[in-house]
Amino acid sequence: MEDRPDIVAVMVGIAVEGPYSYRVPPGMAVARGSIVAVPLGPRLIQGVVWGPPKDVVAHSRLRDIAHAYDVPQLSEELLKLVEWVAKYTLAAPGQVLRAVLRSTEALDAPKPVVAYRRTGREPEKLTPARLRVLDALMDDLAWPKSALIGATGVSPSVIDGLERAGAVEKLEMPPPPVVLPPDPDTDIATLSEAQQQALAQITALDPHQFGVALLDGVTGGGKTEVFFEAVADTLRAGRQALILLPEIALTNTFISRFTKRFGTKPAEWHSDMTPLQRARVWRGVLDGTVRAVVGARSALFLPFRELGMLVLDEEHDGAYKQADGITYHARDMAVVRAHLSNARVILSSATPSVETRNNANVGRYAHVLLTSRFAEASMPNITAIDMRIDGPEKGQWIAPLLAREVFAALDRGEQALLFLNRRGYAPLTLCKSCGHQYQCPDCSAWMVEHRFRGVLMCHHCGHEVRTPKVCEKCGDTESLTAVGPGIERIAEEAAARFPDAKRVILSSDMGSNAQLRERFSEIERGEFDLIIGTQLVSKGHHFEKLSVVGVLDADLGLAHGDPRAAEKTFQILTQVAGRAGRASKTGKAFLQTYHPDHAVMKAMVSGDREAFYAHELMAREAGGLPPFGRLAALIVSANEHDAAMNFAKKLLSAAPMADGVRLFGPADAPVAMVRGRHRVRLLAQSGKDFDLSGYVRFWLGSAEKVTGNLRVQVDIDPMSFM
DNA sequence: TCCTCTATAGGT
DNA sequence: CCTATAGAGGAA
Repeated sequence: MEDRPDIVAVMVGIAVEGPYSYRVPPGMAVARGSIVAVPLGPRLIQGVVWGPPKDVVAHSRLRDIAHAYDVPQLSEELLKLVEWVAKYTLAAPGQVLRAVLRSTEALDAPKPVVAYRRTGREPEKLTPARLRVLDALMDDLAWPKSALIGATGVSPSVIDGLERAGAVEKLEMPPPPVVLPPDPDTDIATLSEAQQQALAQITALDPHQFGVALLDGVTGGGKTEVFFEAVADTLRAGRQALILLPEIALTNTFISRFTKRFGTKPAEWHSDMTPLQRARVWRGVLDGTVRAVVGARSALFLPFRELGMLVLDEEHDGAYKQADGITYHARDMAVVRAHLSNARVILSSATPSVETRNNANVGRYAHVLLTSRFAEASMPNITAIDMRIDGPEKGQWIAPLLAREVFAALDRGEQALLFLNRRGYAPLTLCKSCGHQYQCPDCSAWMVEHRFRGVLMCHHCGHEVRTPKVCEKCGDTESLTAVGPGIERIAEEAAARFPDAKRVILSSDMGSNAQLRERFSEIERGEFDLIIGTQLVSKGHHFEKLSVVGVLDADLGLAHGDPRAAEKTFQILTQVAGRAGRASKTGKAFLQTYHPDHAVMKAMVSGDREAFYAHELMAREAGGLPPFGRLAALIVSANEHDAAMNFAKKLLSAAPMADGVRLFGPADAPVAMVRGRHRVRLLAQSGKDFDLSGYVRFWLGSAEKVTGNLRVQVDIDPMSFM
């Protein structure tokens, strides 16, 4: 290959096949990892210098790099991560790079802060307001304008006037760092013996080598203190740390615990940040001023330079799987990133995913069990209520036994929680006269009644109609019935049964994230005594006074037959039940179920989680399912069902032969229609050591090209096995 | 014939 | 991803 230092390959942040070649204009110095702006077609676009040009085809149209940003280069490790994720998930590398270049503003020079300083010259006219400003400036320091206004209470024009009079001068100062560096030695936790042992096992992992620890212990058992100390260890070693949480668990409580431990707020990274906050954190991570980040899964792609520790709290959580755009599982990609940067990983959970448990079982991950005296006490007493025998009367959803227990808890001045993983008032609206069921016109899903807002709503696409009074099919009045309970309906029943309780409903559609965080704080302060909530309440909150938990529909997804449903049900039930009882008190949890003999229910009631994992691992191994095999799902979608199905069939017949690969389908996807698009699913299954991504890439490359409104989406390691 | 809408290829 | 453009269909 010809040596042309003036031509480089640039990966642009869009979904193109590979890097493009650009000329480096004279006087510009770039290297692999440099962030640049390049002309692409009619516009400028951000990209990253990837290295020497791949193709030596001498393009006559070769264009110049427009601009090299004055920021540190992306690390080699991060570029490798982009390539790895692209290859594994079958996304275009440029598309993955987009996840890295998330903040376009971060690349521009940070806006300086305008500050004012005394010049020493006295203004001719001295008003009281002017005097206050000059008094404040007597320390001869430069005050940022906003601080000066805040301290003196004058209007901005007073300061402008003083400047014109020559009494103060305007300075531009570099903005302060977005957060102060966390101090690993601020408030070192006093760990219990069990916690110390757990920490010792984690710190026994070579800090300069890749290593994964599963931190396995009950909710409230003190896992957070342990991984905070591990983070402190990393910070002391001069490396950066990332703590990932499921978005919904990113609460004020967690932030303030971090703040207390490290003496300063962590840099945050999640969806409801302003572009400016985003930019400052991104830039700080890249230039190394930000040492620790607490964030949601997308923080995985932040441009850390010296990442030494990744923590995934609640590692089993489904929120770590990203489904739109590039499909990746943050847990798996975190392990990959740690591998590339010789960092340590802590996967923390009370209910580890079956995959992670297996990795611990076979010794690939260190299995750090955190047990404590408290842990014993904090495991609630779990009772299954057989709804076939001991269920409530028709039209009610709270079984008599559970109702009695809630009463008793309220009497004792404790809190009770009613959990139902279903938003809205009722999942189905049915006409008693003609049997008509209200369905979303664009999705294969029932319209869920939200009585509070007076609408029927599709939970897949958000389609809404006013709640009808007359059946749209037969025109009958007074014939429409709400079938089944949603959380609003439970709240209604609770209001009738426990009228004196201070009740609160928690559901993700009941306000902004900020409002929900506030609700949680109120509950923690004990301002409510009956909490009625969806999945939201199962995540990472400590309610000291909570002693009774009722799970109104413990069967969750068990009925649908997806092998993964058992794991998910087990995890949610454990998390919810674990809300009951803390520290000194043993709580009680009640599971309303129609399948009291199911392995999941039995494991819950007996408290034998090992039995559950053993049972589940055996079933997975027998079926060749993850973690003993690999899966890839191909979702073919189109405006017409036939078009999707026919193409899927063609795809299937074009599938290359490969030893050990089994293909299933095509079949309608679990949700057969979403937003008016019909979805058909093919599933490929292979052994553990087979490159299934490579196989699917080859398959799609050799198959007929998709045209029209057809779309093929690849999901490697799908969460659903069906 | 010209215009508007939509689907699609191509970007170095 | 975004945009220019080719091609289809519609009105004059």
